[in-house]
Amino acid sequence: MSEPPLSVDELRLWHALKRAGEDVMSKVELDLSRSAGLSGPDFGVLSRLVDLGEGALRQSDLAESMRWHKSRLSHQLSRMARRKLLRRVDAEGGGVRIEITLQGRKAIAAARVVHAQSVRRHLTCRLAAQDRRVLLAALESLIRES
Amino acid sequence: MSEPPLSVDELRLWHALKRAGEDVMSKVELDLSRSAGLSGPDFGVLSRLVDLGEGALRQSDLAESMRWHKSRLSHQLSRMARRKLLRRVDAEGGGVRIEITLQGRKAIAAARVVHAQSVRRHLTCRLAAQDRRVLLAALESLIRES
DNA sequence: CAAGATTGAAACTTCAATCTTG
DNA sequence: CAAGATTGAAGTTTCAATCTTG
Repeated sequence: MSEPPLSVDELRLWHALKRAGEDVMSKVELDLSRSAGLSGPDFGVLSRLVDLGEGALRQSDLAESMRWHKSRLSHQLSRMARRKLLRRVDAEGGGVRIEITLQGRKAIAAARVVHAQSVRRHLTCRLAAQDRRVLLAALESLIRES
Repeated sequence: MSEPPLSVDELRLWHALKRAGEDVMSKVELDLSRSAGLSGPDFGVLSRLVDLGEGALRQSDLAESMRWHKSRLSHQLSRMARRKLLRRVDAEGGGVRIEITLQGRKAIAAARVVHAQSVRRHLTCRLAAQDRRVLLAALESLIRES
């Protein structure tokens, strides 16, 4: 039951995925934070409220779509509610409904412009069209087996 | 100077990179933490001490190889020193030299076995040989332009 | 002064324990 | 009881300010 060490190519793939993911994400999050005042998690929460729920979602549905543990989401929502980006309301049938505020709508609208610029600059524009296609296919096949 | 929204394929690529990176890294880090008692950052620091410096490196060189801000590294090293995984020593010529301890050597040796198993299970074994090659090439071309 | 390093505060994440209410 | 949610503590990360010393 010996486990051979990783081959050079396995190690390279591991390091490349780790670094490419961290680099691109941290650059985009820095742009979002500097130019729109939203962190990456803030952006993810507000995007889902708008795209999946027209501005409001049950907290449990939001947790599932983020694939976050409930306590993580709860802490994040507390910070965002304190900043008036959203509010918590009792949901019909029990549980909690999360509603975006007007201020939250303004923030996510502005952040989306920054996000589009930033993703182009740090990701899509750095890849040839062919590389974009194969990268997407390979990453999606990796995700599919999660 | 208008910025068009991201296309469907640009968004898919963004989400796929974000999620694949997060999924694989979090699974491997969970395995490391459960089976070897090291976090991902612990593993990265100890690996570099062993591979790049035979067990010791200047803190400034370590910071550069990790591509971390110095304060992040300083906090991390404080926690690791508290756990006796490494120690700080004055370096000749100024600055600080970081030395792995015996306990740190044992921890990284055990962790590498776990890491190899985990990377295979969560990354390499999930990809066809062809996908592994194209994924590596695309990720490295992304990194090259950092 | 300037590079190398530390510190403290605030934000973020995880875990386990607890609370609330159908 | 059981699903949905909160809380508190400890670890992690970032930022800005500060300290130290050639």
